[in-house]
Amino acid sequence: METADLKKAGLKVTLPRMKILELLEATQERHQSAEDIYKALLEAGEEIGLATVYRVLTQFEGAGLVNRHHFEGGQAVFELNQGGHHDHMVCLKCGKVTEFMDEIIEDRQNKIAAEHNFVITEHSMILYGHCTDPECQNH
Amino acid sequence: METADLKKAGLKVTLPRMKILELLEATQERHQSAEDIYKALLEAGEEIGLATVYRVLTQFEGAGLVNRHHFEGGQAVFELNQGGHHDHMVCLKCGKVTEFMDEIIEDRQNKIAAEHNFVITEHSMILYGHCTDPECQNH
DNA sequence: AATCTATATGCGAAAGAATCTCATTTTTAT
DNA sequence: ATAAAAATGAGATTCTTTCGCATATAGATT
Repeated sequence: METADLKKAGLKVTLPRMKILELLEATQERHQSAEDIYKALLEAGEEIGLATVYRVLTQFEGAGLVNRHHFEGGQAVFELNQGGHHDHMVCLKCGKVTEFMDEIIEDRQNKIAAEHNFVITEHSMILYGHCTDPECQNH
Repeated sequence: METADLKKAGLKVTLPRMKILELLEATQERHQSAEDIYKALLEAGEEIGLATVYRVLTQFEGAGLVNRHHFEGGQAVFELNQGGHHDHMVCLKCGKVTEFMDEIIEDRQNKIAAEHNFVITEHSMILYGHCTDPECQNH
């Protein structure tokens, strides 16, 4: 099942690629940095180099299997691409990431771009703040 | 005039700070990286260290004099804060940055945050693509 | 199944952005 | 004019990501 995804993407089926894809599918942390993934694999006994993790994730991104986001705070995070586009809300306290999608906003974005004769290839919209957790609310 | 801004912000009036503020006010490139600013000052004969440029910009950001944005591609860019909030459209070809602001989007953002009991402290919305310039349009 | 070629991997080195350290200089208050 | 506090410059340092190259592996070919 995974191996089919890789072949479809024109990527050789290698151990590192399979392990990384499996991890992304299995984990409940949808948004992980390359280093998170590297460490998780290490703990699982898979000795895959950090450079390989970066390379594979970049290839996956190119193949449309994952999306990369640059939230505040250094590392980029990666998430499995499971179809629908969405935007993000990031809690600056606990780091929790919530996904959402709003047709009205998407429409307006396209309208605004059109008004400026601008062709959108991608967009990034991130709301930063404090999430619903009590610990995070009292500023 | 500038020195007043600095004092108001609780910052000592120093040569580097004045020169950087002047540059930000004078330039037509509203969005510049720390290094851009450093080089522009060098060319103008001002020998201000890169570390100082970073430090000053960070202080200006804290004082609300400038805003920092992380567009794609490495360096953060800084722009003079002249009041109104706005979002950005970035041409991936020529680098041109267009500012815009849409009440409907802002409203929806607040509504969505409220629905999730999320308190927004800031947000970043960037549209990437190709601008109106002919050279940039034929992808 | 054995072999071959292209591609992928791992490791350390390197690059790029931003911050830190610390000795020296400059501001501002006195 | 002087002293105390804060800012600067230069280089070292950190952190994330990429690169280079020798070795290993996948998938095609026999």
